[in-house]
Amino acid sequence: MSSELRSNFLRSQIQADLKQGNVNELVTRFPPEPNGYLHIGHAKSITVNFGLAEQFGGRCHLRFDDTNPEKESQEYIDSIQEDVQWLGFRWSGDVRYASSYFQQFYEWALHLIDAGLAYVCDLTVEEARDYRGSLTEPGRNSPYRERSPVENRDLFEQMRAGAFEDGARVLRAKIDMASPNINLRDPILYRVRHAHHHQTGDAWPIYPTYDFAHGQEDAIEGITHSICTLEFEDHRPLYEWFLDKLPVPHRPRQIEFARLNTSYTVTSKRILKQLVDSGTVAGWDDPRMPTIAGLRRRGYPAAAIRHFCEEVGTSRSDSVVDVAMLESAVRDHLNHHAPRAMCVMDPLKVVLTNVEAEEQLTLANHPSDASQGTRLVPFSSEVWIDKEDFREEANKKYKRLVLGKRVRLRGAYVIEADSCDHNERGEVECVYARIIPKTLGEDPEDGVKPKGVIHWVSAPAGVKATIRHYDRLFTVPNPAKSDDVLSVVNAASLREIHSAVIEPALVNAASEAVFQFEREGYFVADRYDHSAARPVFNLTIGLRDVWGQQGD
RNA sequence: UGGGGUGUCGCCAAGUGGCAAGGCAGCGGGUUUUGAUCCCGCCAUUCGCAGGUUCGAAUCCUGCCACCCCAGCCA
Repeated sequence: MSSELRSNFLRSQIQADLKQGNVNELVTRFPPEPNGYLHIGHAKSITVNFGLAEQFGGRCHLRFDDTNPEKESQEYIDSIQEDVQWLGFRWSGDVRYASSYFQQFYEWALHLIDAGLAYVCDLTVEEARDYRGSLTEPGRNSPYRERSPVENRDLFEQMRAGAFEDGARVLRAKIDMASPNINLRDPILYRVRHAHHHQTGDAWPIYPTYDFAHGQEDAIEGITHSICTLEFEDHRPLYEWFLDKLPVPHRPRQIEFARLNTSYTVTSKRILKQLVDSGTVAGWDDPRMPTIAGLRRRGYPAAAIRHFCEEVGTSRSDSVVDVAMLESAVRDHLNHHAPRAMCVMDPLKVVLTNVEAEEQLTLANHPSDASQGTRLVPFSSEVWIDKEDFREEANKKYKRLVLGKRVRLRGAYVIEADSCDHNERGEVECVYARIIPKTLGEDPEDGVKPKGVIHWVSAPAGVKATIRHYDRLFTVPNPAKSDDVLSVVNAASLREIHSAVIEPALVNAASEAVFQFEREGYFVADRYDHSAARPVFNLTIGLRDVWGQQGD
């Protein structure tokens, strides 16, 4: 394990287990149920499980916990595998399925029955709820609790054979209806469900519950540390009860950690679905969505997401991480890796009255990383600059182009504005300026330095592009707490402009390539919509902007 | 108020009896052909509260308080 990694209770525990010889090799697993798309919270779990295995030279399995077929589908299985791989992790061996172990689970259920530790119960859902008691009152024994092992075996075999209707009977563990831990009040092991399963087809009319499956899955796979979230803590005694009572080949151990919560973000499947169904967002991979697919389409690099998950740490205390921390990780990564380019969002023409021939300038792709190379940027007598970068007059704090003043065109010449035209509404329509000779890579010879630097694009060579500006999806830090989530959706979370102009080299941007548009932010060539014929870039994240916060 | 957890800076989070790491955010200043980056500095005499043990306590003990999870044939 590299020493720069922050210590946490998981690493300490694993280190101790390895040192004391409790385990020889760390084996973890990421066990999603394929019933939806993965989101940022899953990214944390993935980073924890795969990351730990990597750091300790162990292995991590990808296992689909597919014990409830009605909610699951192949579509989700595919997307989950794609997301895990995109995040940069590789699972050990083949993808695993809980459903591969159904026969073993069935035999183990018979084992419990024969040992008098499980029984078939005919109580209805409502009756069972009543018999379960409450948080403060003990439950009562089911009238079917004392059926003989022989009768239970017969009934359970009939359940398996498909003799009963959905919900007619269940198999329950015989533990303790008075346990203060409700999970131990004769939990259900199997339910009758005549449902088609995406992996096992129609082979099974009964399906095991999470509790009866998970620990045994871990045991079969030789998982040493079964890491899950805090809400399963109360299930641990049950997890261990099964391992105690069954002839399992291995003894895994469950350890819980606090799930990741991020401010201004919602990860509830119900709400995410609501956003999609209401048309609030364009789909599960809308760049505003906290899904892995959404973050990806937004241009958030996998490495930045992983780094963020590592940075926030892993503990057992409930917390809400400021989403600014995720954004910071994204900016940090992109600052180092994204090539620079220029894009004018709101074009204003500048005529350079003393420029005649067009020339090709060679600009560095990155200000401090020469290995990223250079590119050709055409410079002409007419260039576009952003409307925000010109004022007829301004105070000293304004570091852009002003009539009678100078500014540097990024990577090109210093220019001085002489005059401008207005349209019928009085708006500036065109600026006339001159380049100061010999200022390519040099300060003006007369010693009058420009106030600032602005980005630009050659008017004849620039290409129109669609730019999608994204902002936070919600206006409040904890949207899930709102009665009506849709009412706290940020109406301005997407602003699409079609009149932006990009430098020509950008037309050939590869799908999903992220650039820093200088002085604007990081933008990604849309995974699906971008093409040379119709360039489309999504705002990944803006640059930090002290000026923008202060105003002028 | 049954059981299980958690409380260290605005937000995360190390720390496991010997002078309270780090990151994010924020605030100053410097560099800069991105108002970015980068660099420098500031930012918890105090660890939910109250007692106690100890030469010494965020760390040990006792008692409180607050918040989270559990009563699916979901996971």
